Amino acid sequence: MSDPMSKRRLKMWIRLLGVTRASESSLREYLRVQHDTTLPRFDVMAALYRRRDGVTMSELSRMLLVSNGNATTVVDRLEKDGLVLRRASETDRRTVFVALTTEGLAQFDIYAAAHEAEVSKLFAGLSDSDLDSLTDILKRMGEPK
Amino acid sequence: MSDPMSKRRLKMWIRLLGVTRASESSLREYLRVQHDTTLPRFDVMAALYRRRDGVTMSELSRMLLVSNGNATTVVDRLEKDGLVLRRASETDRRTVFVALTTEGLAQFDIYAAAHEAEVSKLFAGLSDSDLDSLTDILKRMGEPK
DNA sequence: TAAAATAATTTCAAGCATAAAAGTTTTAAG
DNA sequence: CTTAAAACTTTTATGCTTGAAATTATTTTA
Repeated sequence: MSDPMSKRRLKMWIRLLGVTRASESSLREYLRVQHDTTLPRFDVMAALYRRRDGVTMSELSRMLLVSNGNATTVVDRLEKDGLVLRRASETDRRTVFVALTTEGLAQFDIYAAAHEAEVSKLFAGLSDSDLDSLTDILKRMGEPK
Repeated sequence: MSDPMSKRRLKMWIRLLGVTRASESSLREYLRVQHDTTLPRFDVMAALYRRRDGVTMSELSRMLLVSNGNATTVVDRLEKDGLVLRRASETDRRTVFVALTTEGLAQFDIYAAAHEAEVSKLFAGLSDSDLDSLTDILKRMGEPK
């Protein structure tokens, strides 16, 4: 089971994890220092920004690949800060919709532009063809299973 | 600042994050169900496995890209379970070395083989040339800055 | 050498994250 | 109908993670 191929895949995974964690750290620091917010909060707001009319809690946690309980607590805090709003469904009393408030939307407009610029700076070293191959490979890594 | 290139880099980052998180989730679940351990514990043990003679707490947190405080608590728990051992430095009384115990070493031998196989299965879809390009690109992503 | 700056680690408070269990509500089966 | 199963969200218990403050030790410098 420990053929050369398996060793190569392991090395690649370790490298991938290293690059991702370092980039995440850097973005986390940027959001904290420049915008007084956190990555999880940003992620939730980004998801709600893409779906302006709101999503259910379950959809949200599926979109972000986090547990239901986790989504609950992050949304709790954002709600307390007036950035998102919960709204009960009228057809299914189990379901809760979450959406950005006007304030949350305005706030995220700012975050989004800043975040895009920061990411772009972080990966400035990647050429067009790098992005082509990388995207292609990542697509296939996500597909199977 | 929001040229097409910056948008492409952002999309790539989102995809990269998605793939990495999904893979991490899967490995976390595997370690929990099959080996009754966690990814942070595994990461610490892996670092100590590579440096059998021990590392300082600071080195450890730098290797894993986590905060000092975080390293402390994970090592605390591993020490309580008899898998790692702290040892004071004789030349610098501020410094603490950590290393795997005999039991920890034996334990990790098992984890390591299983983990490699699991990672290999997870990325079975990647060809040799995929690994070439990916490694090359990741190397350059890690270099700058 | 005394004071100040630097370094290594731990502690602390707060937030993030998970899995499992509990509480509602809806749907399906008999 | 009635009960069982499934679906949705929150709560709970525990562990992870961070940044900042505190503690102790070493090194620099004045």
